Amino acid sequence: MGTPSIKEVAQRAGVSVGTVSNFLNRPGIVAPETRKRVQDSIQALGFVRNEAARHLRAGKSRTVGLIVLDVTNPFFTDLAEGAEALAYEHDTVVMLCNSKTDPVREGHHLDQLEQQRVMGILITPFDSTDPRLTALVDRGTPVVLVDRTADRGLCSVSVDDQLGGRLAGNHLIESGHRRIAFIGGPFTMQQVADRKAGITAIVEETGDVDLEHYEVDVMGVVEGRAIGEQLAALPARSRPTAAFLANDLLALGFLQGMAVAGLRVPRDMAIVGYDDIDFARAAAVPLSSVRQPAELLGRSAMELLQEEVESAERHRHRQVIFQPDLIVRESSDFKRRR
Amino acid sequence: MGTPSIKEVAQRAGVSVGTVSNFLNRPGIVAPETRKRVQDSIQALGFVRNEAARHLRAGKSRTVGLIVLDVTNPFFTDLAEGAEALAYEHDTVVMLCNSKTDPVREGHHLDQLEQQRVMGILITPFDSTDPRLTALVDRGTPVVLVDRTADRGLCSVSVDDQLGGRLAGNHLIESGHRRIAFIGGPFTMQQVADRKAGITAIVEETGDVDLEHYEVDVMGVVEGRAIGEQLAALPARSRPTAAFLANDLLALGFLQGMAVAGLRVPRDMAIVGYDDIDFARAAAVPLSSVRQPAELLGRSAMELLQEEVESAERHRHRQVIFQPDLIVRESSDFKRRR
DNA sequence: GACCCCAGTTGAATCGTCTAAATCGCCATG
DNA sequence: CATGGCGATTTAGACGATTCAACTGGGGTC
Repeated sequence: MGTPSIKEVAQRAGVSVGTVSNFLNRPGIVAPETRKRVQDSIQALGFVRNEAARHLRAGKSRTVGLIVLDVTNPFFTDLAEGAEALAYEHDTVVMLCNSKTDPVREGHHLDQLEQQRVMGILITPFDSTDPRLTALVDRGTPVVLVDRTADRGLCSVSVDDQLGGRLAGNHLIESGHRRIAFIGGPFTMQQVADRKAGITAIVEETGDVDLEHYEVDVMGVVEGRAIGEQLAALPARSRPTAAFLANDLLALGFLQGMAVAGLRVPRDMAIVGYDDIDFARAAAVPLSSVRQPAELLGRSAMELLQEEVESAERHRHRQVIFQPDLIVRESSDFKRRR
Repeated sequence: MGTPSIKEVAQRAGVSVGTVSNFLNRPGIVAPETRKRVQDSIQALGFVRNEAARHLRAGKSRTVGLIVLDVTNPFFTDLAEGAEALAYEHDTVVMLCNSKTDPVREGHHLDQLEQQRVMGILITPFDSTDPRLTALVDRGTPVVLVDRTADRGLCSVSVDDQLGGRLAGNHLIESGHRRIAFIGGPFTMQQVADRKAGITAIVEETGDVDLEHYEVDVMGVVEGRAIGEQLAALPARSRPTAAFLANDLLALGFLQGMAVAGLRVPRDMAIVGYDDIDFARAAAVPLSSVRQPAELLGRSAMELLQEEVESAERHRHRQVIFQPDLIVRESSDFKRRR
């Protein structure tokens, strides 16, 4: 009936189960002629290995969980791509989970993954100080934080968000802007706070520049557009001439808000986003953006995890930090005379 | 060392493993006092059920694979949402896999899922006639096609794409348009062909309406923008006054192309897209679009799967087809005088 | 007092695969 | 001919949870 097991394969081939197992795992030690018989038997029966049994026996799984905040955000899928690529080389499987920035969903996924005894978990957590995470590690499931910097207790890979904010700010200031809006949120999210800190720092170093903050609950297109319309409604005199937005979805919405209000980008309003998603390049006015090495991030996270799994006991947690790049496109490419 | 097993829980609680198992699966038959002892033991040891062992013993898994063509497309994540919601109610887990429209990746995922002996697979296949799919079913893994109509051999849930094309066409014709462009591609994809057939049918029924076809290789923002600029460059006299695009990404790009060329939407060009993704509503000019009940689609697919798993032998494959809705927004909301 | 009933509990068998140790032939060597 | 060695194969447990038949002990019934 159901899928045949190794036992039935053995029977049909006239060998013992041990030999079939050897064929599967160490084909070298099986005699060529036997090898052929087993191979034929597998073919004929349509045998497929039972991963659950292997896993139970081996005591460790060959799948890795990856929990991201938003699968529809291309940044995260690029990240997943990088993680999967490395996983593929090591013959492991990535299980992609979408927390949708919801701690409850996140918790549910963590539970499921732990029950499955996954090899490890890569996660962009809602709250990187969540005690669940360290508890998980204590019980034996390695965890690597992605796009978040951990303190000593965990491994992490992240991008220097302060530097990102600084790059964006520096570019806008050098282009002559003296009144700049920072838009993002919630400010409690580490990423957002860091980007804000970065631009704030360079603004203060420069002096003679105004920085205004606008906070949103969710960083989506809709919210960006709303803020855009709000700013566009101000008299030109009291309106920022440039905006730095904490992600590209927000920036795209903001750009649309400008278009609706009839403001020209970049002449009336320069815009810089964050993440450099594909949409950014294809926007009505191609969007300047701070690029994060998403794929590399995913790949590195997987590397750290594998390292942790292999070295087990004498593993030292590491925090890897990458540098972002500023990609200048039309949306901010306009020199303003002072 | 590792995670404690049911055995250690039993030992600490001074009961047998059978009792612990009963506690976990049929708490009702365990004496209240014993129940408490077991509960405490589980707490103290941080016991977590081993899904692999359960699975092996039970002979069937509690996870379902969902393979989609593109996780970054909100249509598919909405679909996944629907599937997950129902799965959650039945205490099963959805494993999301991204084939990225690549048959090789798709095959790899199918292999992995079969090895894991998943309860079943929901898939938007690259090619719905792929013999792998029926082979999978023959070997005992139920498969339900999503967003594709299967022939008798499989269950499927899909949306009536011809009707979708018809709705869009009808709306544009009723608004007074007599020269309409259909844009999409490749025309060999079943979905695209059906949408085209739908609008073609109503155009022919009406008479006195011109329908032009433009084929693209990939339905992305960039391609839409290119076609938009191409059409905008035509003299007004010989230019369609309305465009129906086979997906929203294409439509968004097309809209940008209009904006760049200085054409007004909907006055100079009415636009209707397909899928009604969130972006559509938030676009510079909110986009009319044919909405597919993505979440319902996912939910129904999961329902069919569960039905198939439960009724096993005497299961009859079913093909469920939903109706799309036309959502009219500003991009096509303009009555043209004849 | 013999009997049965019942709630609660136990212990062994089982799922499919892997591995370490044991066994089997067979050949070469002395 | 006995011994040893070697390659190929088999055997016999695990791994952790579940299930089910068997058991226990206390109470009620006749």
